[in-house]
Amino acid sequence: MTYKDKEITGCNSCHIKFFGFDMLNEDELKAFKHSHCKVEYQKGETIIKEGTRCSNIICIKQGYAKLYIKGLENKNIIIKLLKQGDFIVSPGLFTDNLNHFSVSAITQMDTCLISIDAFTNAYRNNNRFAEQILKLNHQITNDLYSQLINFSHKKMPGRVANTIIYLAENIYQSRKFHTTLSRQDMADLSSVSKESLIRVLKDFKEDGILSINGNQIEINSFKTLQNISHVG
Amino acid sequence: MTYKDKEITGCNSCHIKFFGFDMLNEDELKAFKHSHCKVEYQKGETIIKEGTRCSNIICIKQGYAKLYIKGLENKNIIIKLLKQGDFIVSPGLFTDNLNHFSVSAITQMDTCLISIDAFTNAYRNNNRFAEQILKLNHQITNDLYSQLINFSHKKMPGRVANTIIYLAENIYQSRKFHTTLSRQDMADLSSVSKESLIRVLKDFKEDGILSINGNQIEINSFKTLQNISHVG
DNA sequence: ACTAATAATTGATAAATGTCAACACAAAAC
DNA sequence: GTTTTGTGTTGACATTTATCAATTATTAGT
Repeated sequence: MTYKDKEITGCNSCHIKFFGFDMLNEDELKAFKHSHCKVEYQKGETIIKEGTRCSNIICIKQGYAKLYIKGLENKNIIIKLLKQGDFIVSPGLFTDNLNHFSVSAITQMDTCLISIDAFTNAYRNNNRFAEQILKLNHQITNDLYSQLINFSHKKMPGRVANTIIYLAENIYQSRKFHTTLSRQDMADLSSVSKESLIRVLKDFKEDGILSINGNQIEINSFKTLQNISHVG
Repeated sequence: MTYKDKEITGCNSCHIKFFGFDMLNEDELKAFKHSHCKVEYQKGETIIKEGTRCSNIICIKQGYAKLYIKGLENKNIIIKLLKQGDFIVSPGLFTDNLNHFSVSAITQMDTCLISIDAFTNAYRNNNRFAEQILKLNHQITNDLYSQLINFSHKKMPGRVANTIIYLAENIYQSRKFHTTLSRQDMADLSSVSKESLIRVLKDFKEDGILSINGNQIEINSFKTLQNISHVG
């Protein structure tokens, strides 16, 4: 094994770290590499469509995507955003083999698709890898619990504050960021109507908590925002 | 191995089937049996308390429990009910080792507690078992997605209809059932206030969709209920 | 059986939030 | 450069829903 090979953590010699992939052995990595497809997506393109058969694990090398489910009356709920280093295992795996959510690009994206078979084999034969995957799943479950609390107990300002904090802390990793999300997207992330989202954002701006200029957002008072989010 | 041993699927010679436990080999079953504690709970008792360390897998041999998370302002969200044959793996496993939800008995219960260590070992060494556990986790994730749609897009009648259908189909397995859930519990399951739940139930009763007598509920028009649930 | 405590119910009210319509603005197409 | 199309914004309004207070059942304790 050359030094270069050691740095590979899954797909096509890219040097992005994917959680748990460091547990894979040489053969498994080879299988991953062998099955992989390098695919580029443009902003707005659908990567996974809810209801289709799931055949790949999607690894994100570059760019941002939204993961969302279809709700009622053509409304969507954005479960989360995905960025470099994230990978998506459809919860259809080992159940009905269908995708239970859609994923679409919100920026230009570089991805690496790994076949479900290679992934399944690694999961079955490598218990340290399997442990990481379960760990990941448990985190997803915990996140969904928080989401349930957000959506059922918090009022609009709390939910929107939550979304802004999520974008700053988890996604853009800066309190000043430019987003490619539309207002509708941010509304779908907060479970409010587009109009309500805009109004809450306006309130935050008038209160000096945020500076907003189109899609450029800056958090001026993180503490206040956090407080609004916690109290609901 | 005697014939009797063959029928054991996990805890203390009880003949309850637990999903995935049939994948366990003799040694693993022995380890499960060795670590197990047979515990009886009374209605109202707390089995798992959110925030505590998770040290057991809880297998339900008899009775019903509610699994819930603490939300804001002392309000709870009941994620689901548990019954005979269900077992609970805390999503703290492999992450922070803490319980992220509480579980309490809503009837007298017989349970069997298996140590996390025995479970973890089986998960690590038995890939067929691990596969079933991931499968279970994926189902949990999918259920939470549905829950999110229920809570964010459906209005009260839709959410309550959903709860009644859930109780009839998944829990009591009959369109006529007696529940030990309080009105507050049913409200927490539907993400509405107790008063609102009562009003919606009253409407359903007046419309002839349900017959209600205290905690005795009968679904008269399943189709209507289903329709209310789907439309939201 | 009587009292206390808890749970269920009802009505009135206020708060939260979605919907609709109109309009502004920006990007894309011609 | 003008039209078209999509997105963002605002205001008025109706609906949904929680909250509060009061009342009635029900259950548990003595």
